[in-house]
Amino acid sequence: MAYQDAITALADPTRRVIIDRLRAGPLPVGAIADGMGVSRPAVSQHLKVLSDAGLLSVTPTGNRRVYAISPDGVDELRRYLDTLWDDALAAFARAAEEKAKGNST
Amino acid sequence: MAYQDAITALADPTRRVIIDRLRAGPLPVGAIADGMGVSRPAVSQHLKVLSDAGLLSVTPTGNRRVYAISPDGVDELRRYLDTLWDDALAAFARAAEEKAKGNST
DNA sequence: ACGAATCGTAAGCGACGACTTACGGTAAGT
DNA sequence: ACTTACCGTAAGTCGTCGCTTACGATTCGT
Repeated sequence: MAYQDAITALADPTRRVIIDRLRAGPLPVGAIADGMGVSRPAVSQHLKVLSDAGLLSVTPTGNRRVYAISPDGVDELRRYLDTLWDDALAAFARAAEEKAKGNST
Repeated sequence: MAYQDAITALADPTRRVIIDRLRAGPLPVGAIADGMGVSRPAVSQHLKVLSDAGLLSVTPTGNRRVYAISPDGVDELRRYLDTLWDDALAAFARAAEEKAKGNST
């Protein structure tokens, strides 16, 4: 649910492939698993992890379950990195300034 | 080096703690490891992973090695998430429009 | 020059996670 | 009603990763 789970979910290469396949639009499980190196149950497990992390949304339609990328989950992770980037830049500038001020003594 | 390594590096909770400690500014290994739940060698190993991922920079000064967050590495990961977010939004809008257009037939 | 401090690396161990096969459950087709 | 298709879950195996202890290398202090 939090950004930690999103990072953990995206850490796995197979799950990143799944995300890439969903970039163009929503897909059912079979279509996602088709042509991928792993079995369909494995894909199902990955989809569960991604869903629990808030990165995917599910829409059961008749026989199949259609998965889609959830912009909210991605945005949450995006905001975390934004604050990290801000802090990193600020610390970087501060360190540079400190060095320029002459920290010799 | 690539954004994949950055994600993998940030997936570990201990490494995220290290990153948080470096948000305020650069620190030597001892200061980072101090008060953390794990041993100093463990921290060293994590620092290596983070450095290899391009998230940290090292500056050996005399006796110690000072680590700092590298804005470039964070930015690389940030860009990846930005494109993912754009695609997710576009796919989301397209799916909504398709549903509004009446996909009955 | 000698002792202390700071840090990286090697080896070994335990735990978590990704994958497979097997199974059950629900919806669509005839 | 029966068969087929689609999908999630359970159990088990195997590799990988994070941690610890032990050690070696480099630098500072006196």
